[in-house]
This record gives sequence, structure tokens and C-alpha cells, in this order.
Amino acid sequence: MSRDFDLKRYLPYLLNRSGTRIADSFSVNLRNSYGITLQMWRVMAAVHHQDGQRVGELSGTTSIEISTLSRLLTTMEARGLVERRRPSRQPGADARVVTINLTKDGHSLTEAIIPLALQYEEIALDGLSEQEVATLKHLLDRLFENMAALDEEDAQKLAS
Amino acid sequence: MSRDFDLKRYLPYLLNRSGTRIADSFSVNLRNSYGITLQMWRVMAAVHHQDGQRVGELSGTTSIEISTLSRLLTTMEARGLVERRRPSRQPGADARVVTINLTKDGHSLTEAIIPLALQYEEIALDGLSEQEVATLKHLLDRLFENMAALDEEDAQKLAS
DNA sequence: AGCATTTATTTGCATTTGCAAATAGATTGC
DNA sequence: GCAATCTATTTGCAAATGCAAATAAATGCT
Repeated sequence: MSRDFDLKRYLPYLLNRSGTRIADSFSVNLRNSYGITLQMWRVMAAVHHQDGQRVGELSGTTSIEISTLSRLLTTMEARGLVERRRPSRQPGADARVVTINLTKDGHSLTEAIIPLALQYEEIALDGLSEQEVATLKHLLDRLFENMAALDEEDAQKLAS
Repeated sequence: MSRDFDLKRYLPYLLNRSGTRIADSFSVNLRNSYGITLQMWRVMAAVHHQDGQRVGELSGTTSIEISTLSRLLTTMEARGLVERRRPSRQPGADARVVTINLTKDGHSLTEAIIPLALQYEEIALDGLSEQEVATLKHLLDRLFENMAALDEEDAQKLAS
């Protein structure tokens, strides 16, 4: 190990390992208890949060790559969890878009899982004060914003 | 969206999206600039941090599933980045184990990438005070510990 | 209106992943 | 000292992933 790089204090490392541990634990529980994958849960939680998102938006909120997501939606549709809708040609509607909604079953499954999800959050946050939790969430938001800003800069460069 | 579950304040969500954004950006850069994948970087950084880790340990420090890692090591070995060693039968040595070392090339490639890695960390942390950075890293550590504790409890249950 | 361009989603194909089974090698008990 | 058991790593196989190309549907230009 070298002086100039301390892995144990390297943010992406810390972020990745805490994120994957929570995800892995929850993932196993989801599979055993509800027979769904973590990615499916992410889609359901995102659509539950905002119904009728288009596929591209949903890719953004779930962090699932868009082609992967498209296929995942196909299996979720087949399982009766979500619906794809092509907005009918209305004034101002865009029929290139496909919007995603939870089915009735999808909705109740999501509601059933939420308590478990919150339980995992609690476990992860065990022993932190309310203040610390608020700070942590705030800072994670900030990281995301910083990375989004970088992507926009790159987009600028490509456009110029 | 419902009152009892606010996705935008849900820790696993915040953790996942900031983690994947950083990972994705860095990943593209690694591929373009050095022709390696993010997972390869993770292995190199981990072995750089501590040389001669066994495969199982390395799986823990990189958060890469062990069979995936085994195959990744094969391609990295073929590329001359790392070496596998089976410890010779010594008093107290365990020859079931395979230890991983960076080759000379692997080491210098790692050293070459470190500045870029630190740059991404800086971008992510842009605008945060030293105090905030320290707090964030501390709290992320704590999350990891909490999840590790959970895994141990589960292991207990399985044993009982 | 008709053709070229842009945007949204899906699909083809090769690679990566993950679980479970197989292998390789220690260790324990008899 | 050898059979049974345990642990570390690798491999078989099916599923998931990601890039790039293809399709579908708008919009813009003339």
C-alpha cells in the first residue's frame, strides 16, 4: 500500500461496499419472501413513487440501463406487476413514449414490501442520531448532484 | 406516491444512485483511457492496498462475488496484470489457498490510474467541507459495520 | 404534403454474472 | 496412515447485462 492512496478512505470504495452490502442482504430477502429480484423492487418503488413514468425517466430514477430495463419490464409485465401504455394520439401527446404503471397487484405487492424495505434502512442506520441520518442523506444527495453536473459538462463538450 | 414511503429520502436509493453515477462515469473513463473495466480497477486497487490477498479475501474487499472474481482474475492474469500463487507447502501454510499479487505492469498501471481515481473523488465531493467529508466517510463506514453485524446474526441463526 | 432529422424504445449479440455442483487440497478421528 | 469431513477455489450452465444497430414515431424543412 502506498502513501498517496488510502483505499479505506476512498469515497467510491466506501460507497460501493456499503451499497452492495445492503443491496445483497435485501436482495436475498426479496427473493425468498416475495420471489422478486432487487431490480424489480427498484422499478416498483420508482413507479410507486411516481406513476406513469416513461421508460427513459424510469431508467434514470432506478439507475438501470435502459435496454436492460426494457427487458425487465417485459418480464414484469408478463408477471402482471406493471403495464406498458402507449399514449393515444392526443393533442400534444407523444406516442413515441411508453409509460409505465403499476397494476393493482403490482401496487399491493409494493405496499406489502415497503415495511421490509424500511426495516433494512433502519438496520443500516442503527445507532445513528436523527441529525446524522439527515446529514448523511443530504450529503449523498449532494454527491449525486455533483456527478450530474459533471455529466452535463461532458454533454456540453460533446455539443461544442 | 404514498405518505409512508418517500423514495427520495430512502437511504438505499440515495446510496445506489450516487454510487452508480460515480462508478459509471469513472468506468467510461477507465475503458477509454486504459482499456480496463471498473471491476479490474477494483481488484488492482485492493491488491495495491494489500498484496497477496487470497481470492476469498479479495472478494470481500472488492465486493465482487467469488466465482465472478475467479474468472476475472483469469483474464487479468492473461493480460499480465496479476499473478496467482499457490503457497508452497510450508509449515503452517495452506495450499488450498491462492494468493493474488500485482505484476510489475499491474503495479505501475495502478499507480498511473490513482490520480484519475482521486480526481473523480474530488468531483464527487466538490463543495463539501473537510468536516463534511470526514463525517460522510465515517457514516458510510458505520453503515457497512451495521450490515456486517446483520450478516453475523444471520450466520448465528443458521448455526443454531 | 413529403423527405430528412431527431428522439424513444426495443432487439441482436457477445460478455458478465451468480448460483450450485465439481474439484483440489487440508484436517480430523479412528 | 487412511477414510470422512471440511474449506478454498474453479467450472457448468442459465440468466442478466450493455453496447450498438434497428425500429417506431415525432418534428422540421422546403
